[in-house]
Amino acid sequence: MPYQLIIFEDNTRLRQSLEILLNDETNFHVAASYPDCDKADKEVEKYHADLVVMDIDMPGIGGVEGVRRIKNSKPEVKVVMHTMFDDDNRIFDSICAGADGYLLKNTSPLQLVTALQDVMHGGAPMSPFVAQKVFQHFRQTKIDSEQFNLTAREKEILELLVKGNSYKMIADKSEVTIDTVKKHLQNIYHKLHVNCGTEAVVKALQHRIIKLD
Amino acid sequence: MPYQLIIFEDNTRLRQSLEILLNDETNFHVAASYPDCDKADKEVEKYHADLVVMDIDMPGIGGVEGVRRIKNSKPEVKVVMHTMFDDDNRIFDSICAGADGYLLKNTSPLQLVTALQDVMHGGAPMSPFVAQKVFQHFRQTKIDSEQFNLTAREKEILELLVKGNSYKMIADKSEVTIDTVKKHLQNIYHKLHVNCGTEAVVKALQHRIIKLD
DNA sequence: TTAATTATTACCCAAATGTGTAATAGTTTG
DNA sequence: CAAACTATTACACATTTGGGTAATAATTAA
Repeated sequence: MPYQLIIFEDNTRLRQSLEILLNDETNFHVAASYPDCDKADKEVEKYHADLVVMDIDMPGIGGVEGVRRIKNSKPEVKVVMHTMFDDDNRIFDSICAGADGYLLKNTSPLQLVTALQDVMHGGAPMSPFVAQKVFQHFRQTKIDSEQFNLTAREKEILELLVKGNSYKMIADKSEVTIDTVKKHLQNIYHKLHVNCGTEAVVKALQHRIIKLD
Repeated sequence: MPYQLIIFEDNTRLRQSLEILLNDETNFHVAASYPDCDKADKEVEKYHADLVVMDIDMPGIGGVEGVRRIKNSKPEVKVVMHTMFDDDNRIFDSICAGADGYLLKNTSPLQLVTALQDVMHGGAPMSPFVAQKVFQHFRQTKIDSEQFNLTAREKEILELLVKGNSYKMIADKSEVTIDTVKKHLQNIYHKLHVNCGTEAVVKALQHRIIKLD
C-alpha cells in the first residue's frame, strides 16, 4: 500500500507539479494538497497521512508552526520541509519543531523522490547546503573545548562531579583526601571561570569537556 | 583530472576493497592508503590529496584525532568518516574535529561513491542513522520533560539554578525569600530523584527540562 | 639541570546548601 | 463544597561547599 502523502504549498503551479510528480510514484499517493497549513494537524488526521511535504513561506501560520502542530498531535507522521529558504534560523527552527528532512527547492525531482523514500526508511534527508549548515553548527560550539587547559586529573575530578558525586564521594573514588578534591575543584573553577559546582557542571556539559553516556 | 584520494583503514581486506572500488571510478584516484593515520597530515600533504576516507578505530591516534590534524594543516581537504561506530560521542566528536561526512560501514558501494562525489560538491553526506542522531540533537524531546511534573514555578527556580545562580540570587530574582527557594528546590530534587543541585542541573539539561541559549 | 607545573595534604573559616517540621493562604480539582 | 495541590514563609540543625594560605613530593618542560 502506498504511503498517504499531503502537500502544503501555496504556489498553485508548484503544488500541482508536485502532485503529478509524486502520484507518478507507485510508492506514494497524494491524498490531498493545500495552499496553507492552518489546519494541517486536522487534515493529517483526516487522511491518515504518513508523510507531509511542507513549504515554509505560506499565508497563515507558516510551515514551521505547521510542522510543530503536526508533530504535536501525530509524532509518527514524517514531515519534510521543501522551501527556498536556506538561512540558519529557518533551518534550525524547522528541525527543532520536528521536521524529519529539509530540502531546498532546487532539489531535482529524482532527488526529491529519493529523499522522501529515505525519510520513510528512517533517514533525515537534507540538501547538501543544509547539511553544511548543520555541521557548522556543531563546530562552533566546540571551538574552545580544549581551551580551558584542564589536566587529566582535573578532568577526572570534574567528571565525577558531573556524575553527581559529592566532594566526599569524589575523594573516595579518586583515592585522595577531601582536601585534595577541594583544591582540585578550586583550580577547575578558576580555569572554567566559574565559582561554584553547578556552573562548572553546566559549562562542562555545554562545551562537551565531559560527555554523558 | 580525478580527485586524489587517501584511505585510512586498518582492516587490510576492507582497505584493498575500497581501493579497488574507488579506483574504478574515473572521478577518483587512490593516491595512497594506510592502516593508521599517525602521520595523516604529512601523507595528505605529500600526495596533494583532495579527499580522505577515514576509519575511526585504528591503532595509534585514531581517526578522530586524525581528521583534526588534517583539518588543522589543510582545512580544504575533505574528510569523510567511514566507520562502524554509531554512538553520539564518536559522531559529534568527528564532526567537531572537522569531518565533512559520516558514513557507516553498512553503506553500499554505490552510496559510498555517491557520497564521496557529494562531498566534493560541497555536501555533507551522512548515513540515515547518523542524520537522525544529528537531528535529534537539535530537537527538544519534551516528551519526558513533562514527566517529572514540575510546576511552572519550580521550572522557573530550576532554570535560575541551571543558569548558575545561588540560592540567594534566585531568591532575589524570583522575589521570594531564600527559605522559599530552599523549599522549592527541595521539592524539585525529590521530583527529579536527586539529592543535590549539581545532579539536578545535569538531569535538567539531559532531559531538556531547561534549555540553554 | 633548573624552573615551572601538577598532585597532594592540611587547616581554618565563612558562606552556601540540604533536611525536617510546621503553618498559612490561594488555587485547582473532583 | 471539600480535598488536594501549590506557593509561600519561618526556624533550627547538620553537612557541604568554596576560599585562602601553606607546604611537600613528583613530574614535566625549557
